[in-house]
Amino acid sequence: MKNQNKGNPSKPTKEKIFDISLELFAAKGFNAVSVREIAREVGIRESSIYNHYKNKEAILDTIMDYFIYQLSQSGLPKDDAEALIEQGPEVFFETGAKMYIKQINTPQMEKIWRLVSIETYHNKKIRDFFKKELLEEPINVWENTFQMMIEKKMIKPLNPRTLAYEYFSFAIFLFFEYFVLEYDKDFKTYMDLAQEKMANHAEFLLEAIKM
Amino acid sequence: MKNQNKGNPSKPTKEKIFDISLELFAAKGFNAVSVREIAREVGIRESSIYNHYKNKEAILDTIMDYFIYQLSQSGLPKDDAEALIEQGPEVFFETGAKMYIKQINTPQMEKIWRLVSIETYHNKKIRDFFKKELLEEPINVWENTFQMMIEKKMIKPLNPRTLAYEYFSFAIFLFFEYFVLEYDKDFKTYMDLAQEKMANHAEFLLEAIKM
DNA sequence: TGTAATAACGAACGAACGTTAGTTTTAAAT
DNA sequence: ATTTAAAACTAACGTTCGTTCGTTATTACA
Repeated sequence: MKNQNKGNPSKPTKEKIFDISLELFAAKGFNAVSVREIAREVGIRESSIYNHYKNKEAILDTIMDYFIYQLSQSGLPKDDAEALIEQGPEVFFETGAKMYIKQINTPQMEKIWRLVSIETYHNKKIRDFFKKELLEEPINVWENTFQMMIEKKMIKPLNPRTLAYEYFSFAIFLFFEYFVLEYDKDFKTYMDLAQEKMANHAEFLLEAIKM
Repeated sequence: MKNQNKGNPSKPTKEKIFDISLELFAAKGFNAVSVREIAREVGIRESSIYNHYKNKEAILDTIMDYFIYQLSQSGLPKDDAEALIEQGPEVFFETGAKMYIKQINTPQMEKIWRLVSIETYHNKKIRDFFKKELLEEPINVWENTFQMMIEKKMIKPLNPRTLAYEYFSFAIFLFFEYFVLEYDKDFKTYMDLAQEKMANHAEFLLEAIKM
């Protein structure tokens, strides 16, 4: 059978498993969710899960692959970045902060961010991903950005890596604050607040380093 | 019996259970450690655990109570803080950073910090503790500190709460970086590095806000 | 030395877990 | 209408889990 839902069109079962697993993993953590619970929520027997995924771990892997792909699709192309810097650091920071928030800003991505924040501790694959893609890579990008700003004599000639950490560590802090400590709060409201906080932080930093 | 170790003096069993549970919880997380595993490491049968603790959860509770007590014992008395500020912001920041590091700096506390960082996601009691004692309370203290510095005209009259976040969010970031992402690295070495980073951050901040 | 409390033990319980096997139903393709 | 493959089902396997029970051994104290 391709779709056992009589009449009403509906998502394929594999997608339902994906969505519900994500929902449950994000809420309770991978280990705290049983295959039986996923199956119950989907509306099938637990053994049917294995017609779509090799095992429970494969569901998590598929979610992470999707997340990594989504992240790789976002982000500012390099050419645009260079052009944007020319317009001055203020414009660049505002755009940068908005883009950072935008990556997080869909309901589905919210759940994956939360899942990442939970499973980073338990899952080496996710932890390595976090370190590389969510910390080291952005830091490098911002280091280059500050380097360019220094070369263009927009800001004082300080250590660009220090500046990258001064700027970006605040974003990690906001991530930690929401996804770890305040996840019960309204997502949209907090994101608006976080964007404002990030903008204020950038303004503060810029005031300290501009020429 | 009080101590079944023939001849050689040794820790009471209850303490052994405490220490080994902490070790295992910090390494693998609460749920990933079984009562059987604890018992095996202690060198007794799993049923004997229940002669010392009501259940598995009670072991975690005891560890957290100990941790909270230890934290409450540390920290700078208020009188000393006031006196320290008088000596100028540079001295205060250096001392503040050193004390922040000092709280983390024993091998036993290292494990508890790691445990907190793992279980914050799963355990509401720990999460509430983190929010209150490790974020909100320090932020309030630093807000008051900056307020005092402003009143003494040591720094520019900026929003003291903003300054508290600018300063302390970096500490949270360092916590996150080590205990979540880099826990395999050498503790002592990282703490020295973190102290240096925190000092640099304070210096950077101070440069931006001093009068 | 006898007694009582403490803490060890072996064995088992009931529940939950991930997963597999074999079978039947469904729906599309011929 | 028949065939075929996908996807549902029922049933169960083997483990592991936290915990409890009843019993035995040890130790401190009278």
